[in-house]
Amino acid sequence: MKTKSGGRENSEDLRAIFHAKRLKCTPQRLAVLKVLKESGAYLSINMLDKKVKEMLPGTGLATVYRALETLEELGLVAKVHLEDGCHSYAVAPEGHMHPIVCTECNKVIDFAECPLGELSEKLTQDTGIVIQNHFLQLFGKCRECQA
Amino acid sequence: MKTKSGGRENSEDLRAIFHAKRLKCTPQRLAVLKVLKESGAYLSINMLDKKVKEMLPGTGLATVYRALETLEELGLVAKVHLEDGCHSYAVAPEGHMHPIVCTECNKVIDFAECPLGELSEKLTQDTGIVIQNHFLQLFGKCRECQA
DNA sequence: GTTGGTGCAAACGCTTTGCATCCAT
DNA sequence: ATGGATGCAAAGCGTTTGCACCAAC
Repeated sequence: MKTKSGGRENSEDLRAIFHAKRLKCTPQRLAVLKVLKESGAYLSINMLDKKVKEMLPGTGLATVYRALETLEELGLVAKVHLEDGCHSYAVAPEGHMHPIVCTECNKVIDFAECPLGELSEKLTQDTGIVIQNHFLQLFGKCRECQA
Repeated sequence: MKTKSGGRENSEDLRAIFHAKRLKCTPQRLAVLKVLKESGAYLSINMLDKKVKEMLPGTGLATVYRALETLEELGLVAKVHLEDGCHSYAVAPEGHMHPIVCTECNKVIDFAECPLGELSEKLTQDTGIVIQNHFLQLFGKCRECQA
């Protein structure tokens, strides 16, 4: 049984993660992360900005951008390209996995296990190309939205 | 043996493809497509604009944008999100496949066959989520760039 | 001749940056 | 106390749009 994403780090751990890279553990950064954890969905920057301002009024949009950049560096959140070209963010999954985004409610339903290790090896053998990286997202409709 | 991408439509076919949707077959649109075919790589809009202007001086940047939009609608080119967030385009593959982009030379080395049909079915059975769509790109190093 | 396409420039929206101030350490 | 982080506003940049003219049909 896997742990459900969303509660992986407690606040002590978080402080340590920041401090390990000489980064400060600020309310703004924590607020951005909290909004993402509580939502469980991919959120656009604007939506994030809106929710962060509710939680911590006075937070500037630029700070949200900077916080996301920092959190991504730390591996705490993952950036995604939605189909309309809009950038969004969600809390990062634990291992190497890929999100399934519901096209109706925009929630991250689950993280599919990565089917690509196998494919990568096969490709390297067949073609000599060394696969370094990949980008995979699944879009679908969750059970609730199928009703 | 599959045909190599790059010579799939001759000019007659192309005219027909445009006309089928009441679109005009203009030199600008053809130039954009030709640049992509001759390059065989993912090209950023700026690079495309530069090369199209070489081939057809006087072409405006807005026209390049509009041509790409049209060509994508027709399924002739594919849009891609590169890792830096920059949009690029390449000629579209024939079936449902996924590009491998060389991280050194930015060329499209090959199109991997899609490994996801199987996964999608499994996911639908296991979780009830209906997978509608996915987005996959592979990044690697081609043989030449490994030297 | 009609209709859609083009070129240009202005407008637009998302993102980044400069700088003074603030606050986590 | 000190250096990184913030807030604000301005700048930057990729992309889209309005409009008069042009070219494919």
